[in-house]
Amino acid sequence: MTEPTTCDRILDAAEALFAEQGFHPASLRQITQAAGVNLAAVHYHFGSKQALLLAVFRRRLDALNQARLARLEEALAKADGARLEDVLDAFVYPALAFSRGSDADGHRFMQLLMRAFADRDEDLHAAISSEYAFVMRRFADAIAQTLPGRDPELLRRQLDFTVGALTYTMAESSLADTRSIASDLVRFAAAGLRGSGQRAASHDSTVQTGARSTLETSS
Amino acid sequence: MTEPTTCDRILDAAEALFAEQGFHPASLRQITQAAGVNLAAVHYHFGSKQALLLAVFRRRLDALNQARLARLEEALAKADGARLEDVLDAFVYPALAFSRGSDADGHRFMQLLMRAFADRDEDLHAAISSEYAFVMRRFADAIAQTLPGRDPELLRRQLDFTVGALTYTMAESSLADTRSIASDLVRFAAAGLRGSGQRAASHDSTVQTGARSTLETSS
DNA sequence: GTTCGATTTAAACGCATGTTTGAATCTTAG
DNA sequence: CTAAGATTCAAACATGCGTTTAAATCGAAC
Repeated sequence: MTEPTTCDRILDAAEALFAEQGFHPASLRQITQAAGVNLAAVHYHFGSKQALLLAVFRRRLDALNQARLARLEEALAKADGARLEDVLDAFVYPALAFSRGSDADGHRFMQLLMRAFADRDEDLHAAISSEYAFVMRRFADAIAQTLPGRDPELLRRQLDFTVGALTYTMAESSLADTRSIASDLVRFAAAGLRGSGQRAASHDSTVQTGARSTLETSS
Repeated sequence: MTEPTTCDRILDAAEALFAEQGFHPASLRQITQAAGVNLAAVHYHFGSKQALLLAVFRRRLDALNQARLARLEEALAKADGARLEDVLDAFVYPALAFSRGSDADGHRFMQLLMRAFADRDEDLHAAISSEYAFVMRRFADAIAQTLPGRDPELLRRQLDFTVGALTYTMAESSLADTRSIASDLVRFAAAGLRGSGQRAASHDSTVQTGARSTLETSS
């Protein structure tokens, strides 16, 4: 049995503790102790605590997004074209299958990912975006293909809703149910996307009931 | 013009800085300096930094949830019964109207709220839950009423999807678009709820395409 | 076996943090 | 006016942090 390298042990411990406690509360002394390495090893191998966090993200996001893209290609390659559900599944599923890695590390990473979205940290956001932007565009295109004639901006927004539902659900829910959650979420998002094809041209009474007095400055 | 009290000035400054930087990075020295009060005032009035955070949450969540419930009652009081869209609107809308408070503080609070959901902090979770539990039950009941015969557990899960989409979107998006976002989100969630009425009895090929090899232990 | 670079180690540095203290200053009531 | 309580204030305390340093140890190449 080959021992994992010092770098990997640090990454594993950091991922667990960052997810458990958050970036700032998790100290390098905790992390290095959990990893069984010297305190200074972090700065030797990564340079700083912030750089360690970025390394943690890169390691997982690469794998996650590659799995998503592979599954998307599979769906797009179908003879009769991809169905909306297949595309959504390619996006949602790997995120959940992820939660079955050794020791439920994937689930912890999802918590960490939600933390990252909530964070205002610019470097972190930039790092994640650079990994995500391409993937998101691919999925947006694929979905647009299954829903022709849709307003692109609305579609992007609806995709944000889906990402929000996924991220929130993953961070919040327990491990056991991930399989059925994935199925429910794909169904929910597909119906949401299909069902709200166009925006209401005029503000219909459905949504705006009584809203004017609250939102608009009474002019 | 009556000067705001020391307590309020601390709460305002803390809310802004917690939302902007997060709980741990925002220091009491920053907060008290921004509020123009002495450092020790925090401990005199609130007891600790953690207690200050809880106070920040309580002040806003009370107002938000009361606005939600009022709007829900309004919808339920309608002659021909509440429509699903009206109920969803009562949940989504106040969260967005909130973002129009003085100085866009509401928007910052939404970022803070998302941070709180991402946090593993037990005290904070307990405090939020105690404010939220009753409200969520009311809305779940109201939605169940508009969708008779729905599996309660599925409904709760779909409500989680909606909360996730709302929270994520609120924290991520800019201020200007909040109004149309609310409308889009209500539409999306309503379609998602209506469209996925029952779970697939057997695993149909729609969602599970190629999933078995990944998720299930090949038995 | 020696040398040289890569890695690990223990110790310390400088600093910012949350919190506490005790005196000074307001506020209010008798 | 004065006494008492509530509030503010400047200063210090103890602690833990990320980071740096320089010596010790390891591993391969000559």
